[in-house]
Amino acid sequence: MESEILELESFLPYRLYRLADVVSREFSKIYRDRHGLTRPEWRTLSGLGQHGTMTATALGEQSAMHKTKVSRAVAELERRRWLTRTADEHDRRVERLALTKAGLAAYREMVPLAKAFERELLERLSAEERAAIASGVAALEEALEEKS
Amino acid sequence: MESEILELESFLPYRLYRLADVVSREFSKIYRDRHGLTRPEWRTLSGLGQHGTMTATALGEQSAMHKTKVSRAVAELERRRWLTRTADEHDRRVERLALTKAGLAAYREMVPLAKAFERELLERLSAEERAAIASGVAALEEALEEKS
DNA sequence: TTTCGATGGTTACAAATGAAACCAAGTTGG
DNA sequence: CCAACTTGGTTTCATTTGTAACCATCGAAA
Repeated sequence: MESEILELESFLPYRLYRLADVVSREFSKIYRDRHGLTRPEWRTLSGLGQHGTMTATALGEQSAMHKTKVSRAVAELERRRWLTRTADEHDRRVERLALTKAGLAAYREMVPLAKAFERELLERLSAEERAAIASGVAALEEALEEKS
Repeated sequence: MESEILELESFLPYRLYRLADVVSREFSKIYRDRHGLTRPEWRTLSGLGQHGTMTATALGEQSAMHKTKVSRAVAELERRRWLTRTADEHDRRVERLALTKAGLAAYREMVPLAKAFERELLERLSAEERAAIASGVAALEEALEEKS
């Protein structure tokens, strides 16, 4: 028979959320303290740094952001002159986004910090634990994609 | 030599966050659709259902919520008459929170749904994958506790 | 062509959040 | 005893977020 109480500390949705929250909060210091970026702004910068030129829609898909978040992040980065918009020739609804020199410089500065952050986090785990989190997360990602 | 670009899709903080976001969003339908609860309200209900009587501070610790979230969630549940506050005899700053019959009924109704949600999520994984996510998450939790 | 639905993106509004100030009640050290 | 500090909890204010409505453009079908 199943117990009628739920142990929150063991409940996977709660544990995942809390874990992500702590990690994300810690990591956010890197882009918040140095440049005062928000998470959507960081993700936008990161997406464009990684891919060169993207549309707002593509950014939203790549980094799992609602389009209003993308819109506002892009507006802010444009205000900072970290990115530019260029009208697409074939479809005038679309704008092609790309980092400016300044945006790229900020991105290049942050990439090593991000990698160091991840490395230091994983270094606290044993090799087996690292393998476990990697395959566990991958499995869950896959399971969730299928469903929806 | 390390690449100077960062692949967001492989970056652990991002993956964790997205995973938690999807899972949490999916799960939230259970308490949102049925009762119009927010996440802090659900966690408060869950904490009290699990522990019987708690203070607001204890709730915040157990469920990783900022005290303002707790305060607001408690106020709302009180408004619904799902919980009551009782003054602590020994320390008049403290209030002892407990679910009413109605609160407990809602809790009891939701527990099986929560468990079913978790079960169905995990059922999509193989036994090895389930073990992997369990030990990976536990290892990360531990690693993060130590540090701070 | 004109119309109609879908798509790219922005804006307006309401709700949720976090930080900091706050109030009250406790504790501690002189 | 009483000032200074801490703790439990609430409130205020600015920021962030999500939903929905919106505008413009596109593609397809009549």
